[in-house]
Amino acid sequence: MLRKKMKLDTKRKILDKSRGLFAARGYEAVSMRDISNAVGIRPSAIYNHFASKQTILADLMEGHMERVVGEMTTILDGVACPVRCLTLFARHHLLIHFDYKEDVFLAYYEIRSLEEDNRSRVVVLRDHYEGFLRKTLIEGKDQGRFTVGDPAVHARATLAMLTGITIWYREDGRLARDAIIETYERAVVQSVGLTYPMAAKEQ
Amino acid sequence: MLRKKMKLDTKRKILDKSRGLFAARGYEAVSMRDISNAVGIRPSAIYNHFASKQTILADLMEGHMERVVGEMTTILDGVACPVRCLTLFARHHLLIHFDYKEDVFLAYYEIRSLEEDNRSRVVVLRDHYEGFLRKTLIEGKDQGRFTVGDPAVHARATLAMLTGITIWYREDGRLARDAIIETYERAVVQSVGLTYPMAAKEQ
DNA sequence: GTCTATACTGGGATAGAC
DNA sequence: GTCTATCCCAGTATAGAC
Repeated sequence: MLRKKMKLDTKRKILDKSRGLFAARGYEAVSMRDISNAVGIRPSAIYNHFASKQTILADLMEGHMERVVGEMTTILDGVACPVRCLTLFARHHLLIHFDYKEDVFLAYYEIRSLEEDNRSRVVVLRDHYEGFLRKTLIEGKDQGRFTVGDPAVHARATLAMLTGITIWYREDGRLARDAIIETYERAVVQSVGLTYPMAAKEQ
Repeated sequence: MLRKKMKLDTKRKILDKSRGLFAARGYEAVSMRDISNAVGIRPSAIYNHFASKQTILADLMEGHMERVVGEMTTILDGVACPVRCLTLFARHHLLIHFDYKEDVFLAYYEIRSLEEDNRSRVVVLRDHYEGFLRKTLIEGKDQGRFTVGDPAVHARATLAMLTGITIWYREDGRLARDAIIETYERAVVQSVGLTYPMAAKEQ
């Protein structure tokens, strides 16, 4: 009776191992044989759970983007102040990264490995996510609180900066998470012309 | 006699076409057949010029990194002021991007496709390049002119922000180059706690 | 220096037994 | 749901003619 949920467990394992392999070597460099070896099954058994290798990647990326859009929606819900929005976005983007490092990496760097249909769905989600930041920057600029050039470009620049952490971060690195978060949060807040930490009334 | 330099021309064409294909689809997704088709020769003819597909990528990446390290060395030569150094670095990183968009993309995103020996050489060059920025940030912080958290982390964050432009920039886009450069330069300068544009004495 | 032809390996995916 | 066996195609790279 311990094997009742074996199907779900295997599907989960395929996703977990694929995520790690795709993030480490890149989607194209990973074979179905690599995945099946990591899971401990034969290659053909993967097809009981996924129609293709492409489907595995699409599932990973869509699942991640839906999750982060959902989380960010909750976090920014009802927050009107652009300064507060910007700080919350930066902080939670980093926290999400620490929890889902490999997913963040894949969603950002493996877009080009998706076929057209899958890509367009992920791009919509990604634009929604980027939109949180873009709208905040436009608002802050309109209110005269942020000093930025083009808000859409600044949004992309900020997101690239924050997401770049996936390239170098290691659990056993020199710095504690808090020190890393503080450095990035400060960079983001200062980049729009504010001082950090902000005065109490702005928080 | 017009065919005297055919060997060099073909090698150049292989590099040019490979660069475009690698940047567009990713190294692993590009086959020797793709490259040879683009050049207009048979796959086997590539091996008259390169020992392997890996060698083509390594040549592209090393050549690019040596060039940008050289250019940045010249540009920053004799500049003592950290504020000036930071501005020059940001501006010229972007200018280099506009000139060598695909190379910048490859050098940043295809490191993992290099085998160990090639990778270590490119990593040394990349660290040298990142070092310009890192040293500037350390100096500026020590002099009390920059307000940053960890300078090494801030350097990586800045480089990720600037390099991220390769993901979205299109020649026929909405914004002129100058507007893009101004937005990024402002973001970089403000991120260390300065105002932009800086007072004349600091330039 | 490029060609044709091909060796060899490994890719994704499927059929059918259990 | 997983297995064995296999199909078919594409991958890198080499041999040898011209």
